[in-house]
Amino acid sequence: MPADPPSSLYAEVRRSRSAEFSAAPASSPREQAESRILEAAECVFACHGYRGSTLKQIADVAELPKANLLYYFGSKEKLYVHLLEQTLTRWNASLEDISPEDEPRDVLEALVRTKLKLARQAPQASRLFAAEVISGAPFLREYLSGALRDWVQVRCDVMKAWMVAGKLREAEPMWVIYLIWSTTQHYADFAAQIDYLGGAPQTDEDWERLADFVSSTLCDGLCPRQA
Amino acid sequence: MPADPPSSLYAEVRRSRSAEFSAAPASSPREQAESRILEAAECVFACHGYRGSTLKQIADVAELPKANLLYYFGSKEKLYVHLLEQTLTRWNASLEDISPEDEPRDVLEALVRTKLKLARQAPQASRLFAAEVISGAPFLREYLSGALRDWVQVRCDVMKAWMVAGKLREAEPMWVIYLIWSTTQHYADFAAQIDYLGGAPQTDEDWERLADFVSSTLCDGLCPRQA
DNA sequence: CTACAATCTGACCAACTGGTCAGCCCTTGA
DNA sequence: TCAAGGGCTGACCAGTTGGTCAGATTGTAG
Repeated sequence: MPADPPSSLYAEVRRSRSAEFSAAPASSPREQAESRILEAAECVFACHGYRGSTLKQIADVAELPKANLLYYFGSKEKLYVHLLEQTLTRWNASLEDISPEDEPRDVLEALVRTKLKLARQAPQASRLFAAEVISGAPFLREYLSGALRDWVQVRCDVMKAWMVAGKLREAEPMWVIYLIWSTTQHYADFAAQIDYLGGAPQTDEDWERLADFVSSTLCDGLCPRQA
Repeated sequence: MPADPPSSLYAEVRRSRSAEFSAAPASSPREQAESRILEAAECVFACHGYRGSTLKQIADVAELPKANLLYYFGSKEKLYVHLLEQTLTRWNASLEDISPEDEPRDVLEALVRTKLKLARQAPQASRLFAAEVISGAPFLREYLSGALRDWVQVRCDVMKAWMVAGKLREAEPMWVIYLIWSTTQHYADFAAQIDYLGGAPQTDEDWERLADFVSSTLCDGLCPRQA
């Protein structure tokens, strides 16, 4: 009975047009069309996953004929993969380095704030990623067991050093990472639920307070009191 | 290029057949067929969401002709809604009560353990729910803004009392709930990612240690030290 | 203006979608 | 033994799917 998801979800396309990420001037018709298509596709894929999305629907959101998408991207799969790669590239760009000399609290807090900023700025990308993982990550196998695994390994090693030094609660380091990822991504992936239940951060101030809450709660939970 | 998600995902149907939840004797042909269909449908819907799933695929997993599903459930939508309602009913059954007199640490820990048990026993149900929410919760509007909202309100009131009594960190109570939900559901919803990256709990002992870690970390972070 | 390539798209296609239905099975109770 | 009704399904249908393609339109360099 419910029609499509609230069309307001798709409205995010329009809201975000020429905002946030799309800092490119995009002059040539190719660039214009491509970014227009990518925005629409991110919207639809994030909402319905790869298999649940149709080119027709993406075309409608982009306000372009379906054949145009295929002219620029060749196939549904290529469009989807392009979008995934674009997302991973952007995420990578916002990741800080880490070293055993750093203070755990500082690093954890920075990580939480970065992830929350992404959840706010690019919720579609987060949902796209989530939908892909829920469906078994058929297009992300390589990335997950390659680049991301390496990134994670470095963090785990540092965290193990912290644990030895008594600066971090003893535990499987991956679980610490999952604690941070899950608590922050939640605000992008489950935005619909949060909208219905309440507690959705709206203003800059809200997001600031949320970041304070999450980071200090996790830090206090993870870093032994310095008493 | 990647085919369907790892068929091992669908294999969960077989693994879980006559396990966990399906405690029913299920004698009549109707009951047998229905539970068989529901198991297969949960599997497929959890993986691809409502729109990404097809009756043909569900029928194949259930090893029944497609027309049979329609004979028992009438339509794709009715089957999906039936599944959602079944999930919510089961979740409701495992929720404990709460009162301002309880110790926050005990209640939080119990909540974490319950949610983690669900994430382990019924990961498909969790993913089904997650996919539905990601897509904008078109079939869950009523539940989210009705029954679940009430459930949540009660917890929020108790938590506010705890905060006044200095037993719980001052914050938007909803954020506390989201902290618990997100950290626990993560192990069901993002199981594919966890399988590739490592840190997946396997044995009973692993799950016990994970529950200890999550609950004590959150408790230490949320409940002011009693010094 | 011309020529050549890039851009664009309506019309089309085979495969698949959810759903219907006539009619076949098989049990069960009298 | 037999009728009746639930259980079951192959064949079919209209609408949609991702994708192709011939050709129209546009931009642009000479």
